[in-house]
Amino acid sequence: MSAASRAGGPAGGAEAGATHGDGAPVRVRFCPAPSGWLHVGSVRAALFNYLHARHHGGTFVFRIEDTDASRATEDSMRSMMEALDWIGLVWDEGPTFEADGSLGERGAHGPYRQSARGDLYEAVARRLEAAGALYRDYRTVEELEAWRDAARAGAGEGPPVVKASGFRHPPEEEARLAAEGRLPSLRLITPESGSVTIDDLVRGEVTWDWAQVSDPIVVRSDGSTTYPLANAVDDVAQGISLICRGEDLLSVTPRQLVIIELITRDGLIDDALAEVGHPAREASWTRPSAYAHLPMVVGMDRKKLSKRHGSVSVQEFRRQGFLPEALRNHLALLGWSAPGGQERLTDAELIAHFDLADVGRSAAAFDVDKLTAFNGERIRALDADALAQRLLPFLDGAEGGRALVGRPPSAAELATVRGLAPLVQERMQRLDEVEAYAAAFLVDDVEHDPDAVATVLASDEGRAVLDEAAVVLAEAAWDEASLEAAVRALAERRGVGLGKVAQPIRVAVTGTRVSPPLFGSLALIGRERSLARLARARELAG
RNA sequence: GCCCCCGUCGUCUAGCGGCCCAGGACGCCGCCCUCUCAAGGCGGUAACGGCGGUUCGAAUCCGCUCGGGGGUACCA
Repeated sequence: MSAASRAGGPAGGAEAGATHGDGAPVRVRFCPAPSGWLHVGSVRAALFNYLHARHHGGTFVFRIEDTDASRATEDSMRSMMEALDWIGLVWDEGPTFEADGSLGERGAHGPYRQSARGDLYEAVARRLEAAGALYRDYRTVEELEAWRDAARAGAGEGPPVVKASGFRHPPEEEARLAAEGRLPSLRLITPESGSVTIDDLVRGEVTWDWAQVSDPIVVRSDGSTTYPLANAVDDVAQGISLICRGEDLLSVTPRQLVIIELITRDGLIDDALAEVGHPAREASWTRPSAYAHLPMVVGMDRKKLSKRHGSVSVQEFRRQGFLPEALRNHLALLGWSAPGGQERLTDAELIAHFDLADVGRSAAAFDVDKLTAFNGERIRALDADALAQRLLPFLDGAEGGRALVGRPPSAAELATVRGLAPLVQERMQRLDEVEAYAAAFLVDDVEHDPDAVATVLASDEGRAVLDEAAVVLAEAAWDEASLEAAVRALAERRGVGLGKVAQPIRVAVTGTRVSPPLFGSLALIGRERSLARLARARELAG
């Protein structure tokens, strides 16, 4: 089996080597086209594949579908790898980053980039054409567009369905077009009549009439391969047992069923694999035997997810200080719910409970508010050291924003961040919010918010509190409890509530009206800086 | 146009013929707590798209209808 190719993933939880009912090992894949960034809809599909694999002790394959040279970019591929890596969906097989930043691979059934598998597709296509499963279409893109427009325009003329019976060039015409030097694309012949039904894990039975299914182009006129063929070939060549993908790919299923049937018959795929020297299929593999088409992820306005909905790419969420585990948890709940309705789930629970059969059928709106709430809970659940470590990238400029500490941070900076963590923990929803609180603790001189100075400090009351506080604090032992006792005593002496004295001190010491709890803040900021800021604030108060 | 899919609170969902005048979560509102902001606690608001059937009984089954989405590419 593929044990040798299994990279150690996070806690699997399930028994290893589990199989489908037919005895074939569980192998699933996530195969994005590297164009643009990985967005939450795609990563949700990746998550479901990952959870399915881990639940069954199967293998999670990551494949890059870059057959369209005009759209695929290596930058995009790298960013998708980084995104998947960040969110913690460890893939067992697929492309990898080497230590020097170059691209490598792990897994025994590669290559895992379709751009490196062209010879295989070519070998398969050649065999399919020889077997009479494909036909040549010499029409140009423009001619096809014109044909479609005409077919659509003529109301009642029938739908623009391409079928070999009516679309294949007569022999003389084909010879003439070929003689003109035109390059043909290759179309797959689909059945003219009858129907096909799949039993989808999430949608149940879905049926298509073959008469409604067009013959797809599987090889472009430039010789490159399109999705229906490349995807089906790879799924078979890599032993994919279950195809779990977005609903947008539901309609290509009938054509792929035809391809899968053709290439698994008489060892066609095995011959092609051998011819081009790619790894042979394993004896235990069969062919993709199950489908699961996931409902779309839409925006809160129910429209297709796009930039106008705010953040859609995984890296944006990272940059905003969302925890990967929170994103995983939230994404898992988009279309799926755990038995019993449990919503806060650890990874182990996710893996233990996940079942594609429990996935709903309707589109799910991505609700950032709920993600944010989950994220805040996760932040609060972190211990101080862990939180401090997670905070660092948001303080040293790594995730954008102001660099308040060095990279790496000095021992003193680290200690401050460590002390800051418990102070900010329960008032953060996202890690990036730390920047707003952190400056007062990490810089020498704070900038006093003019508005806060005007409203809180620039009054007889404010000035008086500042004067008295300066005296009281200068005499206090510099620890949280002593500071609190001193300030409370001051409030009592002045006959006012704690807030009346705490707020001026807060503004003076942190420069802002909103800060972590005052006494812990004072303790962390330190005696010298606190007193200096108090003096500076007194000057500003007039 | 044609094909396919979907339809429970604003959002994610539970529900799979009686336990539902519909439960949970996020949001929102109120109260409590409180040195600011939060966090936390408590309470509240809010939905079965519509119309017909089937049935003693329907959110659950059927039909129609309306609405939404996906596809209809030499994109994936």
